Amino acid sequence: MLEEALREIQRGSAEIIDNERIEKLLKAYFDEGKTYTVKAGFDPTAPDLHLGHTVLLQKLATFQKYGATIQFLIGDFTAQIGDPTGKSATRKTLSASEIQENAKSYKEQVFKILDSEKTEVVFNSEWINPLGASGMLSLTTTYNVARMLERDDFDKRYKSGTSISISEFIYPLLQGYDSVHLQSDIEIGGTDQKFNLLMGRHLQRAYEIGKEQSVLMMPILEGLDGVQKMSKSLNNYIGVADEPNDMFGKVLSISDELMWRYYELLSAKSLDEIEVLRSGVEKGSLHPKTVKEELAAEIVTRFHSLENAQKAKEEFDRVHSNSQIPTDIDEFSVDGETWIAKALVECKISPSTSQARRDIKQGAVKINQEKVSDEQLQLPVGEYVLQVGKRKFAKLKVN
RNA sequence: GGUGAGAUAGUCAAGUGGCCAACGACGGCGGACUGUAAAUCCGCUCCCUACGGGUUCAGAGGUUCGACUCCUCUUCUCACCA
Repeated sequence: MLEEALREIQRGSAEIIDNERIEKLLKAYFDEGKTYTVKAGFDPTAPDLHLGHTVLLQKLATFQKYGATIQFLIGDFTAQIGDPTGKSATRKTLSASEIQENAKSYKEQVFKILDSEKTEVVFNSEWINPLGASGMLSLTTTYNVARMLERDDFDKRYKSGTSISISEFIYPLLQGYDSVHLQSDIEIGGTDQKFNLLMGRHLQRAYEIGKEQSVLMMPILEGLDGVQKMSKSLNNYIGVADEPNDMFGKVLSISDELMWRYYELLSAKSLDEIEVLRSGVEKGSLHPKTVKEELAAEIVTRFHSLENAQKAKEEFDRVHSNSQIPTDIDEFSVDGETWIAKALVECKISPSTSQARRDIKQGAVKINQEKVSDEQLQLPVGEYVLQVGKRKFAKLKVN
């Protein structure tokens, strides 16, 4: 049981510092039912979560399964500085009500994965504000510039002569201080957070709280392209709020290779179960697509429901395997006979008439499942199902 | 503060008076093949009912029959020096 728990906790992790301590904590839990705390920090800005974020959340959920109380920290104070990892120098400060608003929306999304009973949501302004100038000053005496410059990001910027604001030096200190205040046993974060995570250990030692947190780092999840990290700006993400059909389709569009990565980092299946699937595919007794569908269904179920997942699968088969029209498509209407290219733009499935013409020329446009070849085509009064490529559909009513 | 280099379409990056709506790469889209996978191959990739027209190469002026290319100023970025 302990073995199993350890294996699940280590699963997918990029690096663990002080693994022995984690083992001890778990042992104490299994033997005596003693609980412990796991901290993870989040930014209070726009909590628009995608699967990349959920990698961390799921690790937290695993910890909860094995006796942990999660300290879900919303960095409302530290957000004023901005983590140096991002180049963004200054951030706009959020008002108290905005932060509350975001926190609320965090909870809605996060508790689909985490057990709210075993989660404390905390804000770091709560203990950092009372620190005051003198508290802050004593915090800064625990570290020195040379060591601060060891941080990869600072090092590069220092050497290349790019500016580093003093306030950026404060950021890791404050994040570390959070661990002091919260008396965290373990902190988890992305690999890019290593320096900050270690700072927690350092400060816990400096403040003599009688423990040093273990650190578990998770890798950055690749996006749909399988190369770059999943992010909104690269538009290669699966959002936790995505529609079931979208979500299902997006998962199915990843490569077979990437699928195993997603299984490891996102699935709730045990490593043994996954191994069965993998060897099945290797031997040829399982079709990769079936395995991928299973993953897609699991993910849709998690963020929506089992029913939605089944529907999404049916819909997917309907549209793609049997090339039928989706059940649910946007409807538009126009007045009077309309030129096909204009109609496509009107239905928002083409960005411009120029693009629409090209698409027609390339045979990508269909009306009621019939390929259109005449780019001058006029649509008389009636109802049509327009299609561009394989994925874009719209219903149009010409009045 | 001084000196030098640069700013080109989603990104990178050619173009140094007309052949430029602008090479190429990546990305994206479409087609073929498929499992809406990957790989591969082919086509497209500023806008406009279009063998034509319009608006683009940081911004504003200027030179010229003609400028992304030359000149002036402005803004921003980078490198080196202090």
